Amino acid sequence: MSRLPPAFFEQPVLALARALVGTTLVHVVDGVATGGRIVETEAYRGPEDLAAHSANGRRTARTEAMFGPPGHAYMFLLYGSSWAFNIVAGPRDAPHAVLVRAIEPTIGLDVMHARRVRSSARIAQGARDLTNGPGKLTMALGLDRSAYGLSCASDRLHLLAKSAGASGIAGARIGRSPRINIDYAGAWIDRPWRFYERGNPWVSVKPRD
DNA sequence: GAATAGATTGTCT
DNA sequence: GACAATCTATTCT
Repeated sequence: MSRLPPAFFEQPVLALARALVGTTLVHVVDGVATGGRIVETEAYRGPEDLAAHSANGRRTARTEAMFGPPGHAYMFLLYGSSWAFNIVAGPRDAPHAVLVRAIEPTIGLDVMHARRVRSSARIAQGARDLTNGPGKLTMALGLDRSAYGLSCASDRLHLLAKSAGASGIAGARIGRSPRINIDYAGAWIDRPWRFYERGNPWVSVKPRD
């Protein structure tokens, strides 16, 4: 499988969010790789998008990565205990990013399961809730604050070209829906900026197909 | 399967 | 001091 080059991430945020569905995210820790196919993403397009952390051009130490070059990781902490992983999109200098909400685990299943159990969840081997949520997949992959600003085209963190789902859903279509849990975003709540693989069991919140 | 409540901490006002 | 792009366990149908 081929690695996606840095130029891949220079596309507009909505196009990138859609293009990422079906690619494989890989994170290497101490020489051990874990990863999975991305099956659900959301686009955040500041400064006008009120759901984005960069809304109204808010630029702080926390959001700095969103203003940085495309293809780098923007990590943030949610509700005190969950990290979320985002990839900064183009164009350069625009504070746009794609949140990865769910993956279908394919690489290093044992390691991912061990990480999830260690952080208190009790889940069965092969259960859907291993990586079907933004905080869950970062726990499983070992992603946290230390990945902030990292390039997504590096040895430690990279993406592999689109592939068919291991769960046997051939030629799956990509669906769209409004984003999840952004009740504060006013008129932007209903924008269909969430992309997911139809019928894939690892998608986090059940969409209205 | 769906709805609900409690946990928990860096960041910003 | 309040909040947040969530997770987990519990309590129901």
